[in-house]
Amino acid sequence: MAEARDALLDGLNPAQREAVEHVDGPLLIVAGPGSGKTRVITHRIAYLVTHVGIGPGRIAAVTFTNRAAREMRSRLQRLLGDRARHLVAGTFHGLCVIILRRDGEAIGVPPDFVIMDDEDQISLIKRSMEIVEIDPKRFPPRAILSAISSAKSQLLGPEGVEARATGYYDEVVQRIYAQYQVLLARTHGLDFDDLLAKTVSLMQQAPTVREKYQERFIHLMVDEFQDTNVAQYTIARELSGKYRNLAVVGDPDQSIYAWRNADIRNILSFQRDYPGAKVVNLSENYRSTETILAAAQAVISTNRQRLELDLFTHNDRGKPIVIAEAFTEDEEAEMVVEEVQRLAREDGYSLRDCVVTYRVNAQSRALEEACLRYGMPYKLIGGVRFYQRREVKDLIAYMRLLQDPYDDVSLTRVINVPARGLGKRTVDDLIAWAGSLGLPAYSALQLLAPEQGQEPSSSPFDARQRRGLVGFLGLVNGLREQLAEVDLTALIDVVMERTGYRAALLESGDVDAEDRLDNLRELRGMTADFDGPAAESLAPFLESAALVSDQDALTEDDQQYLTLITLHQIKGLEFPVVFMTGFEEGVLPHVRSLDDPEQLEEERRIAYVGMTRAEQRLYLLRSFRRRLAGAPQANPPSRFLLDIPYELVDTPARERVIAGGRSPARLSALDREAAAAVAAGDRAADLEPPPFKAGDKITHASFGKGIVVSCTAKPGDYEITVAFAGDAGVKRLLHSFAKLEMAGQPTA
DNA sequence: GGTTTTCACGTTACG
DNA sequence: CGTGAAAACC
Repeated sequence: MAEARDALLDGLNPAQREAVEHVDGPLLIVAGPGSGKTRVITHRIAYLVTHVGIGPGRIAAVTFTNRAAREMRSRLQRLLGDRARHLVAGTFHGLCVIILRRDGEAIGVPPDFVIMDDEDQISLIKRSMEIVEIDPKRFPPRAILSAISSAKSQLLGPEGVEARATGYYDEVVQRIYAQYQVLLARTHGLDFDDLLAKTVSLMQQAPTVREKYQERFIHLMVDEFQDTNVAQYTIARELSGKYRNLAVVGDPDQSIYAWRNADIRNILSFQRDYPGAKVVNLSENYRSTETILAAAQAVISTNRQRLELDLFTHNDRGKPIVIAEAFTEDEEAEMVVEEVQRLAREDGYSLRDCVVTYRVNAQSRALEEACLRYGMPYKLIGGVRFYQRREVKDLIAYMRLLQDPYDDVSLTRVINVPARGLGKRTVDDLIAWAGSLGLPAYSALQLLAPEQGQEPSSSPFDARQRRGLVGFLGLVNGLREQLAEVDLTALIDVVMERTGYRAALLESGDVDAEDRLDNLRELRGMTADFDGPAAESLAPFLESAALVSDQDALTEDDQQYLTLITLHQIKGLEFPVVFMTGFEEGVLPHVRSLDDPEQLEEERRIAYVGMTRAEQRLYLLRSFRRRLAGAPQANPPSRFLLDIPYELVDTPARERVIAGGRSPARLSALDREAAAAVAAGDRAADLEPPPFKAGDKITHASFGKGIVVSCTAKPGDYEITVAFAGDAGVKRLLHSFAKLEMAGQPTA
């Protein structure tokens, strides 16, 4: 026993140890980046099991993503072996689904509820707006949805919105919200906010259910607490209501999801709700070099709304941070790729050690293209997510319809996919007619079927429409009969054939037809884990499809590739080498945040999250010119660059590259001194003779042989235009970045 | 009803 | 610039 105790606690610093050993009562861990908070959580769980004797089944750990949950489970597996299987580790949503399936009926949630994703939500919002007669031109459905989602995540129903209404807009939102909930209930649908809100209602309205779960969980832990919303915090409080062993771990400086209703005030609420809570600060950073940590601290400490946490590290100073300016986003991407190649060649880094991260997905395009040009393997994380692709959604909608034919959202999605003569008019009429009968569309369709005798006089369809609708009903029923006959994989094939989906896709002449079929093949491949007749495996499959949506996230394999990822998705990860691109006003911070101080602080936190991912090397790049939404724009350097002390940076022409010619009043005296020294250095650099002249023959590591067209001085650097012999053509390169070799004497 | 053309729009994304 | 949805056309 003593030996196990040592193994578990010995590698921990005093603060970490304090957190692990505090096993009685509420606990708030405020943890900086790289402070080993995941380790603290897993070790605390292991400690509870092995030293306190808590049954693994009575501990729950809630994380932000499925990926984090998976990682936690595998760490616990290593610490606890087989006992780890009994631990509950997952996301709030996953936990809620389990609870609602089992006990939701106590408050009227049907056990066969369907989870609605945002596309489903939008279509329901649009229909709600039609019903309550609100013009979608004046009130964009997306904005309405986000208002409704915000209300729900604060546990406000339509009445709550009405009570707090401050104007016409709230009034409109309230009306649509109420109608939207009616439509959801009619289709047995729960959106992602409902999963949380209904679980809260269940806990608060069904005492026996509440007691059951409160008894079950002796310990509850919540990771990434700064990104939870009010509903999630309420669930955590309810679940831990009996034993009050709620431990939350978070870093306010890494809160980057306020726009998605994450509520940083939860941390304050926690201290108010649990006045005696133990508070532990984890402020030693084990991840980054001293230089990187100092630079990140300099950036984040400019925020006003902040709890100061004195971070420190015993790591080496490490290399200076590189800040560089490219001319265009294409050159920026090339600088990254060339530097990655150099790091791999000269410094022993592998591609997997490197990551390129950016504020908006659109920035990945230039990077992808550069990787393709240089033949560098890469992996793009995110973008259009797998389950959001049209063809995948279509097929899922068919499968959902087979599982639950009363699912009107899925039915309207596929009733005319591929086109079978049931246009918008017919579908609208069907929905309206079914609605007037108080029936789901599927029930209404059955009334049209010939064997039901004559149709009801109220049916608004002519013979041709009726034939089409009855034909669709027959298709669905025919497919439903297959459920007992075939397994899930075969079911997908049958659906693709019988609905004519595959044929229509192939005939469409769509340039993406092959890609789309590939995606469908991939979906088909994912059914392999589900055995047995489709009738039994369909529901679990759809469940995982709705809940596990990080299929194309980072996977554990040994393949070598460069990772491209957004700053939001990189949260929680770490890499030896980090490239951050687009350090420009308008990109980072993003234009949409420029006029709001609170949003600007979130942008700064986004930058902070990115910088603190780096272990050894950090590159911050910006581009002088960038195409944004089609139009080329010249953006000044990001204000965040100004916060980084010059002495941490190794970059030619710091003043121009970092400050963009501005003389920031807020540079400290120290910075000004450093700036002066740098400026002197730059002047000296400018005096250096040009490295090349027009006509020089050179070779480039990737582009091969070329001839120098021109070599012009840039402050602190030279820009060399080269005409390459190969496919590369004419390129503009920076002397400090592109390693050009003289290949021979200039031609006469 | 289906197809083509025009138009508007554009952040980040957890399930 | 690229995409997806609405409008116009067949």
